[in-house]
Amino acid sequence: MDIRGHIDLLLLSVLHDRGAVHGYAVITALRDRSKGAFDLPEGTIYPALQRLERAGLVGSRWDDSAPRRRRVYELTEDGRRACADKKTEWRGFVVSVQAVIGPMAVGGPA
Amino acid sequence: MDIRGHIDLLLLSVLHDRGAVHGYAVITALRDRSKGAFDLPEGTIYPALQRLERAGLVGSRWDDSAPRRRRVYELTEDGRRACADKKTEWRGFVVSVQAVIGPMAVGGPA
DNA sequence: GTTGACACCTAGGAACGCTATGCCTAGGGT
DNA sequence: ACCCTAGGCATAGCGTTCCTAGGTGTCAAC
Repeated sequence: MDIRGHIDLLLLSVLHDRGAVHGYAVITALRDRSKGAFDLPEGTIYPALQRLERAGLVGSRWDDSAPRRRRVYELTEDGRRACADKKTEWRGFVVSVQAVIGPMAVGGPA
Repeated sequence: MDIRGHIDLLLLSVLHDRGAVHGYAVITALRDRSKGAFDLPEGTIYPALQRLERAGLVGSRWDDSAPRRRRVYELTEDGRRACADKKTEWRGFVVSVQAVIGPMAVGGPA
């Protein structure tokens, strides 16, 4: 499935709910929550997390308590705000698309 | 607003409902239906329509009845099928995103 | 001893959306 | 006469984004 432009929303949402998580756990969380629909490759997730970090929406640190060193990410204050904003934006987006393509996507065609 | 990856759905939907339309009319239809949310520039619409034509989902011809020559686009049989498919896909996409970000986008937070 | 899950990272390509620009007509304002 | 706005088509080229494809390494199971 095609997630263009909505990765940030998904990532921020996972980090919002899960607190501090490492990249691989984000991948599995996304896969599990979406029932397999969002099975995103590492080459998508890691650069995306780095982008969010550069944007100041998440912070990261190394977690050495695990058997293998892992980098854990966590929302910043800005990130929490951005997460809420993007959810609002998402709702508006859905409403607008619905308005264009017709109402059948809400109640179903039958 | 950000429509990445969903232009095709919007365009096909408009063409599906409107029949034969020219590019500029697609722009205004999109703007009107979405209440201004999707105010897409010509540099987005025309290449997108050409893409759809290359993909065999729409056909085009010149309409010389208007004071100024206009190119009108219309769904092909494949296009009609693709439109239905993309609507189904869209519904699944919304469900999946909702599953990841939480249910608050349906009933509202309050 | 090799397979598979866990875990991180990057280079590079392809596609996409948009900005900017060009060209043209018609009508209204000044 | 002049300009502006709305209508109408089209392309070049940029920046971003996502993903493919590779590389590194641990650990447990078979």
